[in-house]
Amino acid sequence: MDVPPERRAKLEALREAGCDPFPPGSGLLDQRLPLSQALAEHDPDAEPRAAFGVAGRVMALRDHGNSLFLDVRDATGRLQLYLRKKDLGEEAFKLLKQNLDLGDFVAAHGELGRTRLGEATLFVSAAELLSKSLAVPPSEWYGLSDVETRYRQRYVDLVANPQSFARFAERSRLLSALRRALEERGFMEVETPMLHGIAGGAAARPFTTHHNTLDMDLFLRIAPELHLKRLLVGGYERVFEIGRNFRNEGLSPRHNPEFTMLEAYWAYARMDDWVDATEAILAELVATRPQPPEPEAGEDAGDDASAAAGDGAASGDMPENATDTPPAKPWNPETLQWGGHELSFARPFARATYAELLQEHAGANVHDVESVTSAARAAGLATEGLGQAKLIDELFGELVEPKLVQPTFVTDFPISMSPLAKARPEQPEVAERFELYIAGMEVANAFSELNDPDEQLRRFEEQVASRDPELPGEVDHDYVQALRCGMPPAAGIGIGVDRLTMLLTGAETIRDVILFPLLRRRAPSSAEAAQNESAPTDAAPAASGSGEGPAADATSSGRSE
RNA sequence: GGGGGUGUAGCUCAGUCGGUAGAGCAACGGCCUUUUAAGCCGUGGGCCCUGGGUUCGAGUCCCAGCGCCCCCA
Repeated sequence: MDVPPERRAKLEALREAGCDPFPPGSGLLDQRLPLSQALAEHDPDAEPRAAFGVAGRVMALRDHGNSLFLDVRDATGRLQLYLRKKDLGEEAFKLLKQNLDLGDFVAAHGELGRTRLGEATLFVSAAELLSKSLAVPPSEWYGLSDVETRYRQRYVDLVANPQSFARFAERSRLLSALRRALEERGFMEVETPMLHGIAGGAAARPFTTHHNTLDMDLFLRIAPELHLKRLLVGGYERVFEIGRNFRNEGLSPRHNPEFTMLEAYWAYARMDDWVDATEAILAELVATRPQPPEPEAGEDAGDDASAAAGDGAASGDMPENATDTPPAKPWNPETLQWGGHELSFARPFARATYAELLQEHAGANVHDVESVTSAARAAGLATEGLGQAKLIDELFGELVEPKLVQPTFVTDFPISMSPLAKARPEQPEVAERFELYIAGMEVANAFSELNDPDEQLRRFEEQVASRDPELPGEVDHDYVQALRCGMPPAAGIGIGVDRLTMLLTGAETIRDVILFPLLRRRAPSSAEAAQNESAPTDAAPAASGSGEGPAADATSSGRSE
């Protein structure tokens, strides 16, 4: 992690030559065009040549003595620059040639044309260093595939892996498309607290924290649900929130302790309205996702193999060509390739009831304790100490979820595992609820909201009484009070934004769609540890001191006793 | 928490039976005014994750620890 001496030396050389390695700007930026715009607006074959400025990071550098080819990249594109000594002048050319490195930012001004080999190229008349890079970037050809480095130093990943860069841009597009879809439907975006006195709205272990001035223990929210429904009580009819939730539970390729959820509440609607809206919104997202570039000529057979390989090695098998990572299947606005599956988002999505699926895939009857228990045993699940609802849930997760590859609305959840949902009027043991599964993942969860305060209180109390002792159990009486004020019938939905992003970007782990996923703090290297320790303690100087070895040993061991 | 895998140059990776640590790219030096997956020639570069152990000798074998990945709880 040290600064390479060569780069440090160039930095000094630049300063000595009176060139600021980190200037606040450059006159060359005045006529700067983003690279994609420059290439879209100007024809390299036009006469006279178009003149403009560019700026970006040096990605490749080919030195030809009295001339220099640079590949420069900005957020929008990439362009080759051609610098000649006679165009720039001896001094300026030499300064750049001798001190420019991969990773530096430069500004340039010139004319767009073509080289003999036909590549669009800016023939540069003036160039300046904009910012010096003091770290060696990963090899562009091999890219950066070490996942740990990709997560810990995401900035390097973004520079080295275009598919990673594109993926987070797609996440942003998705977020804004979701906002737009809801706003078009008359929903208003709101913000509710993340610091909760009672962690409600879901069953999950919360993170705890503390407010000093109020001397109050607090939880990071596990769900915004109860606050959003308070807003329905207040009279807003369509509200949504997109934000972070925190659950102090395990990590997995599908779980990060902080994750982003969209929740929306819709007065005078029922669960089925969300079925329609969800289908429409997802189909739209899939249809409008960026189309992958044309596949290279000659690429045809082995779609499945290349899909699997491409996804599995999204971490960097072919970094150079990463922009065309998506497999070579013809682009279809209704389907998505993910994890070797072809997912169809043609409406309507499949529907099935919870009980049907449990019967079909687990051979268990929801209403029959015996059959559930024996199915669980047959599946090798630990059945002891689990309540009936928990057991069914386990069984469903183990045997049914992985089978739900195509988008499927699972409806009619047992009311016992839906404490905030309204029961079906004609079928009180079943909730008016669905979960949408795609590729074996729960992506959305929606139901007609329970708005009977007495029934809600009863369920809360029941829940608290039978609760996992590790979960904080407390009834949110204020929420019950809110319901007493009257909440219109309504339906709400939660959509896992991270998982949706995974599907739309081909990512098979949630860490690839979260810019900075949670990782364990890296242990300091032994050298750093020694340094850290030598400062405060008095024994360490003796050990690391310049004194005689044996004497120092004797001293330190004597003191420590 | 348990099991499995993994950790070697800035990056991507080799490393045989335990016997002086390797390649490509990047870097550095030289040459070249249209090159293009690294132009040509040359040079330097290592706490083999950490700490113990076995051994005449450990990147390699054993034990423990740490990080990361996967599976399970």
